[in-house]
Amino acid sequence: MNTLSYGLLSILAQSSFSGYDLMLRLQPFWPAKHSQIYPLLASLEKEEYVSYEHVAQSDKPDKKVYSLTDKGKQALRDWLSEPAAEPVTRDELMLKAYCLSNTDPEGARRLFSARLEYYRKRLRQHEDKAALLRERGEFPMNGEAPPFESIRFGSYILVEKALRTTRSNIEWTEWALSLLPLPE
Amino acid sequence: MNTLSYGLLSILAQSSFSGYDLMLRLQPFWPAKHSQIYPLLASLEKEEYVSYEHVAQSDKPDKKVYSLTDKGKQALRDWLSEPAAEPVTRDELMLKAYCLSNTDPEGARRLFSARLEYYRKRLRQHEDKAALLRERGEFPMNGEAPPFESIRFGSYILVEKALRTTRSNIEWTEWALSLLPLPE
DNA sequence: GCGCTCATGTAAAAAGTTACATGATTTC
DNA sequence: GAAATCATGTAACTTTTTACATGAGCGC
Repeated sequence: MNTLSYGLLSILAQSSFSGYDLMLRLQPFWPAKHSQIYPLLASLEKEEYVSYEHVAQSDKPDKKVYSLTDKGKQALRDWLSEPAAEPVTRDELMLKAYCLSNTDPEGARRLFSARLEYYRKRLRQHEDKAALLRERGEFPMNGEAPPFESIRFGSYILVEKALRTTRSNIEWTEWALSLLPLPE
Repeated sequence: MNTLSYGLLSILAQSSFSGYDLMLRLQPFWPAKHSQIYPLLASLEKEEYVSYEHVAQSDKPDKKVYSLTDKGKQALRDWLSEPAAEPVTRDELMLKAYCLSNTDPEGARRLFSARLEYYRKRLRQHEDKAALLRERGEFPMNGEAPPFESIRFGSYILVEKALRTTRSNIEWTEWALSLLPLPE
């Protein structure tokens, strides 16, 4: 049982999903490719943390829909009671920033402008998701938080984190760009 | 040549360092263990991206001090002209937050309090480092940025990033804690 | 004496990415 | 007709972590 396994169980705690759906939903928190997820799901099923049922579809390929077993739920609760590992971030742009004097202002501007666009795109995605969740009635309309006991509480604070982090990153990137020599 | 290799070259662009120093300096941007760095340095030396000289020490063990070769400098410039890959963050607490309704308020408070302490410690470290760099005269005293051409420009914007990110994370964690049911 | 820092390395295991493989439906 | 999405899987490879290995000096 590694962190990715618990990640899968965490998503399944909300609802049942196919391996494909699990992969998409896990991306924002613990990026993983389908080639890592499918074999893991098979082993989690073998160890009885999850079970699945075959669901035939007419318009799309058939799928396996996975659910948490009692053993899986218990494993999730045990894992939640342990302290969380420290976060790890790897960002190539930070390495490039470190030795930025080895490029020219144009090269630097290209790097930071591309990153700014990336962050802005991410912000739009997060805002769209927040709007969708509000429209769907999953978040209260009055701007208040769902109660702690609700299964929506987690999503609520995570959307807020994504928005804050992305806005902070945008502000920093704009600030860094403003320090670069003006293009002529 | 993978990203970690370029990370090593990026640090060496500032000054020459031992493998041990390189490991420590790389931690904030691209965490890696010494067991990954030493063999990589050997292969970078073999491919003539870096060279080293043996430095005998009386109080501490002898060390190999690595420097960038001309080939290494050119590789660094070529790499800088390419766009940076997207950042990757993996944070176990975000997974735990997602299924937080599967624990009690006490468990949730433990998780977020521990994270808040971690972020506060990190903030102190970053503030200390900023103060040190100012005292050493590496950053201008008046609060302005070093010029873009200076080798300090990169450190300057990276320290600012670390401070902004950590403060934003602290604020979010405090906000999340404030939403948890009061302990009695 | 015990643990920490400095210092370098190798070996094995685990985690993650890329490529190979297939195939229907839908959208441009 | 080409590309994207949904859907699942395996194989090969790269990257990262953990464990094994050694050893001197320093502070408590």
